[in-house]
Amino acid sequence: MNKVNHLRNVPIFSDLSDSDLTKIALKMVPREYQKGKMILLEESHGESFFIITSGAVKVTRLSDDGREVILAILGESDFFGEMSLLDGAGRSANIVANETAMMLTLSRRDFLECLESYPKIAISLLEELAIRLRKSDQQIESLSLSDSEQRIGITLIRLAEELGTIKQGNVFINDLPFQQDIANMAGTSRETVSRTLKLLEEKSLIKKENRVLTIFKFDSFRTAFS
Amino acid sequence: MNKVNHLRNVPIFSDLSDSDLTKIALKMVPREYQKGKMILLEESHGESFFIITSGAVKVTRLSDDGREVILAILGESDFFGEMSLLDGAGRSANIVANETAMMLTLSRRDFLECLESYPKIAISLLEELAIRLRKSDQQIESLSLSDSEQRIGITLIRLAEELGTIKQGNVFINDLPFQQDIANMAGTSRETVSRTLKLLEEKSLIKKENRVLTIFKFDSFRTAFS
DNA sequence: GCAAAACTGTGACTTTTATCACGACTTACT
DNA sequence: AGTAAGTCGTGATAAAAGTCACAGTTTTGC
Repeated sequence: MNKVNHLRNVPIFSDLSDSDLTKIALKMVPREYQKGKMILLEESHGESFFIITSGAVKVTRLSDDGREVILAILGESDFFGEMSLLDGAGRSANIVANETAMMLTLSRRDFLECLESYPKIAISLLEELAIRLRKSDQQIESLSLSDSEQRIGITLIRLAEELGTIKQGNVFINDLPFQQDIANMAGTSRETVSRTLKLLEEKSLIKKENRVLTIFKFDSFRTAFS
Repeated sequence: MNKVNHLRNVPIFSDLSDSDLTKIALKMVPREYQKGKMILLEESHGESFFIITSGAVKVTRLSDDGREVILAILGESDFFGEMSLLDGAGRSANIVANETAMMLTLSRRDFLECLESYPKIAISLLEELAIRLRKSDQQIESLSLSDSEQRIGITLIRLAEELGTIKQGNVFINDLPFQQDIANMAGTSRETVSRTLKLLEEKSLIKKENRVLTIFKFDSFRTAFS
């Protein structure tokens, strides 16, 4: 698949004409990151804007003592890096390739130029940031008010929406992250995730077999947890 | 103070010329909200964009059982309402006048028109949302990884930055919110706030006298808690 | 300036969840 | 296929923080 086709799938570029997309695509540089590799950290020549064309990355924050919070898991057609380009502050999060990933990158200068030349992109990006902010607010609410079972339920919903496939009202998550990662998303411990998944399975809300998790009746699952 | 002067203080309008500001000001409608009044909820004629010219509001989310999380306390020259205008979703938060407040409001149509006519506004707004998103991420981290003392410390820092005045390295917060509000910001209980403030006072990090709180050596306080 | 309402401090108790420990299971690699 | 490394399940224990109750203090509104 060529660059332009990748760009067309990215929400913030989706209302541009093919000729505009082609112009932008010319400025984008493809790169590959091996599994486990830190992105952004080794970017000596300034920050960039990244679009994922294959693979997946996780966005985390680390405390001094090495514990991590996973803010998001991003996959194909998702993008990141715009934050520090926009507000100029150092990057707020660490980004690690969760599996070997291919990206298209745009330099700071080209990115900002795009925003000025194509106001539509700026407005789409505003929409996207508004959506992310809304999700963050939901997560803050859930961390503040819910017990661990609720939080893990909500985390499963986030994962299902990002990674799942629907079949007859049930959702299958095929490459379920490890319990430690789920714990880091839900703000709880690995052991609590293990016990809670068992509990949810006893309630027949989910079923797990190794790396695949099924959520039964996703709609009612969702309303039960949010 | 006239409308244009108010607008000039608002970050996203600050790089506009006086004549542009005047044009925008013409479209803005002033409104007053009494203390305790819900804003946005009773807006029958569609959503709007709000700029606070005096007073303060709190932005919250409520759970079914009535507990609340305070996402932010906004004061003069802060703005809100842009989220649902941008992504079209219903509003994500409730907004209540914390004290009687004056606002300037802009209708959905005029707001979106502004973004298209003045790309600078769109870019400034992107910066602002990036900053907010960064703060949200920090808060998610702190809720996930820190104990209640840390979270309350961080909350005091947020309050100091929003409401405080500095004098010789110490910060004074004059109208300290009630403990219940601090608890709702920090994701903890009112009693824990009470005990923790006492603890911090015993450590000589803060001093409280009724509604005024002093944080000693604000810089080192900040580094101790974040 | 007084009464009522709202807010705060604090002890006692309970609940939730983290932590530790360790064996069992999977997976990846040669 | 065999072994090592990485995950997962689960009991026991401990720590942190929530809840309840109630007296004391401050603020508000007339």
